Amino acid sequence: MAKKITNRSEDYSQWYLDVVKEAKLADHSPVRGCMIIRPNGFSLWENMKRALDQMFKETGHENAYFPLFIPKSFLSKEAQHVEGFAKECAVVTHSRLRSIDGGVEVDPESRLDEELIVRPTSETIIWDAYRDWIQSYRDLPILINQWANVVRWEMRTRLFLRTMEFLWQEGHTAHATKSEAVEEAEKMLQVYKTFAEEYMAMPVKTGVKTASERFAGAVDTYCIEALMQDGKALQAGTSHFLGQNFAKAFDVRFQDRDGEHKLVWATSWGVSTRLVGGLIMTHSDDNGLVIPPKLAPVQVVIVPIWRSDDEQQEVMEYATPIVQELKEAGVSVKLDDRDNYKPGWKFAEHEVQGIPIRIAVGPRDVKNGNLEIARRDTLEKEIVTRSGIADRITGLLETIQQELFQRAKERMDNQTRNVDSYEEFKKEIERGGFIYAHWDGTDETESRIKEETKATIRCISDEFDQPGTCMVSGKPSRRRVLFARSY
RNA sequence: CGGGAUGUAGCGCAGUCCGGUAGCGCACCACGUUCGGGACGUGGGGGUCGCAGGUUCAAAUCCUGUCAUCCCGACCA
Repeated sequence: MAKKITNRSEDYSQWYLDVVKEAKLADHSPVRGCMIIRPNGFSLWENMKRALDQMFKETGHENAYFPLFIPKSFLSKEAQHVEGFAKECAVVTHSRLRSIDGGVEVDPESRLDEELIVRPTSETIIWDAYRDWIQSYRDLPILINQWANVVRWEMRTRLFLRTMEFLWQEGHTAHATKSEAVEEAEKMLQVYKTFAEEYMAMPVKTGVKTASERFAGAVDTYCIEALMQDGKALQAGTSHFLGQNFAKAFDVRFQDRDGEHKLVWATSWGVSTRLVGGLIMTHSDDNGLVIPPKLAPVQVVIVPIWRSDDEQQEVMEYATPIVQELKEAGVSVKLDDRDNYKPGWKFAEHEVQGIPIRIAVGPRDVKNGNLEIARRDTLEKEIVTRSGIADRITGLLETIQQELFQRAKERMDNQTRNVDSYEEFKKEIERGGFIYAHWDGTDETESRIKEETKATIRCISDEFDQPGTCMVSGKPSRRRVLFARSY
């Protein structure tokens, strides 16, 4: 088989790019830093959306949609928020073009009175609306999610992981009490963790961000952090407790039971197409993409094999009912009956596209009442009997889902360790992975570690609660925190 | 935004140093043989060489600018 994908160990960046390209997930667009999501990539994202959306509905949320454009004045109402996003905004300044010999130019006459910002996130425009929606405690809580695209003018981009425009969901909730808002932020973090682990088969660490890594405008940022195969961490989702910051900035108050007018408490939370990048980097191998069954747009592909027309007819008659049988069992199945490709070519294509299970059916199988089943994750092949195929496949899909998670979990656990001295830390961080170490809680120590080792505190973990001494300053530390180099 | 590399057919590349009117592999089209791990033969179609200037009788090739991509930094809820 012609090798089309770079070895992971040789050049991880190139490997990642090869996997994305060969699986036809996405391409670079003509616009710097943006991407074209191809049907294969988009259906993967749609499956993620569907599962997440269901989970949001089950936790009482509704979908809505707010404008793409945010007036500049809105963005600047919350001081920390605007400071965090000011350096990465796409700004609309004019409304039309005019003809100029053979081409067009921006019409200077059309300059806008107030510039519009293409949303980098929607807190401001949503809280401006919430002001009018909320008067009484009876109007609360508001539990809204929106599926949208946002733009952040990044300096350096990477397909799926960091693009200038990306697709995401952003939840924005409003609550009467602090404890209710905190509970919401924590609840949504758990939703993300469940989704990452049960659907993406991607194990994650959870915790809160340090002040320096916090979302601009948040009081607390909760996050899920995953570990990629090259030992770097990926921030896979965040959930923010926003306190009353946005309520203050947009003057959103409600009259409580006690008659008092009070500021509303807020949360926001989001995951993006970055998750697709995380999924790719968690499971894929040197033969290309590997998709966990629960999210695979096509879970099973059937490849019929024939030589003559007679064989074709015979094989197709044998294979076609299997499609129906699997569909009835709730399996997403495709019969690859294209006659312009040879079986070997199809095998390679399905492999590089990450389809979890392949069933091959040839004259030999028809004669013996068999099927050949091949697993994408392990590349193992097995001859099985035709009867009872639906049960076998549904069972195998479940097994693959579990094993993908187990393997990823073991990998993460093997790359997670405690370190007590800064010398050891410097050495260990070179090997990648997660490191739990003691930190004195100061910005100075945190930024010194970042400068000297390129490692950041991914989160203040809830896995540890034992005090100790900071590995850098020797000052007291309340608990170990999670360090890693990250994307 | 700094350092490095690259940009030539849908994809991957050679040609650039030393200027002379564009080539290879894959893919695509036709026909035939093939078909259980990316088939083969024969014939065929497709490119103003990223873009814009300049030098020259002549530019993919030299010069200037510009745009984009990749890698390393800086930056990054």
